Amino acid sequence: MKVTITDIAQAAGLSPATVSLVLNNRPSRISESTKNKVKALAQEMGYHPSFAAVNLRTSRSYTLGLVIPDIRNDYYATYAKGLEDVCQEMNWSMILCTTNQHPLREKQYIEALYAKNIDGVAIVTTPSSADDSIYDSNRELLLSMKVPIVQTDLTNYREPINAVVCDHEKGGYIATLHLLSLGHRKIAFITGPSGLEAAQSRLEGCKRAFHKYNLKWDDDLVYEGDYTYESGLNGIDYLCDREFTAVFALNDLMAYGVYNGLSKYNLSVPEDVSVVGYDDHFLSAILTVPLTTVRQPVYEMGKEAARILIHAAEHPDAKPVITTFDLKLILRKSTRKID
Amino acid sequence: MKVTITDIAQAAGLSPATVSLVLNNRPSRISESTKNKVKALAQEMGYHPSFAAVNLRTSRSYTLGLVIPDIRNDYYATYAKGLEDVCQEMNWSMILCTTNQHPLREKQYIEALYAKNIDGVAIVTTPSSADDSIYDSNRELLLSMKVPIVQTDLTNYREPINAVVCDHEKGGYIATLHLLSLGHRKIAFITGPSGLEAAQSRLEGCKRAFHKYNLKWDDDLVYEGDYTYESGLNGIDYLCDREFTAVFALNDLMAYGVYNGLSKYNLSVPEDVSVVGYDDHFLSAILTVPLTTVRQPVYEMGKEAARILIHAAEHPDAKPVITTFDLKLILRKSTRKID
DNA sequence: TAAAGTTGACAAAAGGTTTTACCATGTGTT
DNA sequence: AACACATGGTAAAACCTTTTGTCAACTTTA
Repeated sequence: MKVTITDIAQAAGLSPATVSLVLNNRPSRISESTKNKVKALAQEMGYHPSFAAVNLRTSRSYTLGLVIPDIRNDYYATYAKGLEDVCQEMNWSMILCTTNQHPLREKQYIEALYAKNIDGVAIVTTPSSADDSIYDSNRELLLSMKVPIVQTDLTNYREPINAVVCDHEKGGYIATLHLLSLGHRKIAFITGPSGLEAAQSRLEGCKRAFHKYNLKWDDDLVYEGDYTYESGLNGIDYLCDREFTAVFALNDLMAYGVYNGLSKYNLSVPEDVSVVGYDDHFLSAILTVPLTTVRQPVYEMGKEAARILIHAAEHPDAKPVITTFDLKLILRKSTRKID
Repeated sequence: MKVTITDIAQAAGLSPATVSLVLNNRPSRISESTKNKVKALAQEMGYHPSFAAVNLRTSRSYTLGLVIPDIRNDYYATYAKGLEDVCQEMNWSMILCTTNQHPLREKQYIEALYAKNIDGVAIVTTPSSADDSIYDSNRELLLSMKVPIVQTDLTNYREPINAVVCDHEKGGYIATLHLLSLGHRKIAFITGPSGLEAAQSRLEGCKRAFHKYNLKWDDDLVYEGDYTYESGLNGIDYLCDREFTAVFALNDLMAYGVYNGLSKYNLSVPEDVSVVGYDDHFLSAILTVPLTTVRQPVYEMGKEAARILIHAAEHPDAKPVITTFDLKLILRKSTRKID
């Protein structure tokens, strides 16, 4: 049915060993003429190596696993796209593992990936406050598998580990600076879960900006959200009887909630309140009031993750690498100078 | 390193054959006592079958391929999620293949999937007007691989083929009916590419609604878009010097374009113009003017696709099945009764 | 008691590749 | 002539399962 290495050997009057050597460009003493003959024959007969056989023999799968909470979230989808584009380029495959935030499901996936001799896994789910222990044991499991892994936005792990991260401290800093420079002084913050490293860094950046302007930080204007649309809405409910001229929502989804929360109180953006988001979700440019936001190079991060993994798979004793990406403030219509 | 079937055999004082038979519950004459012993041992020693070996021996991978144009599009992401959820349930895997609309890339993917002994592929990309021939030859390739495949929203293929489809004719019908029942008579349509079967059906449904009301259909109020945000904008530019009280955009993304296009001409929704979308993108509920739209059960379609494929993989001579899904009109704030 | 049937398990091949150690043959040295 | 050394290539094992035909050892039947 399928044409094998042996078929080619037969057709060429050679041994399978030779064919294999040629087709993999192994250093060996084989004459140019036979090399050419084999290559031509392989082409002509439509040879494709059996993935299973290669995998069995070499314990390599040329496959990456991507473990994320939710593929419908544009952030993860973009990351996935980056990862996959590099995979495709290198002729690798990507298995998608969406955990829906279930640590147990994550565990199942990790075990399945193991059985498949996966060559690397990019894991974006991050242990937050709750259920840390299972997430941690999953990491442990992953590490014990001796498979290269790359984390996202999580650097403070027990041992050195590959990671792609953004300089979120700077992200928080430049966005806050922007608002301050427009004259805002009463700025409200709707943050991410305080258990997340990346959320903390962002907030620290915000504080640094205040510090730079010699302003007192006011914890009363900080509402801890959880990166959902609803928590943006709730944030405004919390803030409604406080005084503020600007809101910095630490992701775009919450900023959308802020938009609608504000309109509930008949406040308009940016006339009454300036709003800044974080992520540059593709919709932010499209909204009737386009959102000023901090752009993360998520696609590039996905690509880099793939590169790191593939490299690590090919160089078993490569040192862990941490690639840091820069952030950019995208100015749109949701912020204005205060009178 | 990894524990194999032979290790278990050794530990139990049995042959690998017996262990395999037990672990796969093959009908065979093996005493209960040995069965139990083997199972216990497997558990205890942490045995996981080698995917590669099973794959090589049985030519089965327990893996599905998903071929889509773009994972960042919520429609495909939702479909992917449905497919993957079922896979996970059955302990299968899913390889993501994002073509970015490149037929050649699609071809590469199909070949790669073939080499992996893929057990089924869900293919959502649909040959539209341009480049049909390559897409067609890709389908041909897929069919020649004798791998179960399931299409989406494409039924008129040369030979019977699995498919999950929506009754788009009805979708167009009910949405148009809604506008008509609100008193609208000058209704503009921004359609999808006329080469797509699903886009055609939708339009036909619209026409049927007009027919039911004994109204004359006006081709001048139809703008052919391509399902992008921009084409929604362009649609309004085209329509601006025509008379209309409602717009039916045949997907939500274009409806967003319509929103912004209208605001450019100082027309507001729904006061001046009613707008209906199609898809029920998750954002449609969140917009400042929530969008009335036709909801497709995309997640369910993804799940069904997986079920069809897994079933077909397990029953080699199953007949092609076509599952049709119902559509629902979701009433929100973007449409109003005409005075 | 010999033949027939059952029961419980196994030997061995097959699936397609990679890799190492080895083998002929031919060429160049002394 | 005897040897060393390139040159070009191959044999065979290994990777881990699945599956079929076979085989002892018992038990039952005639």
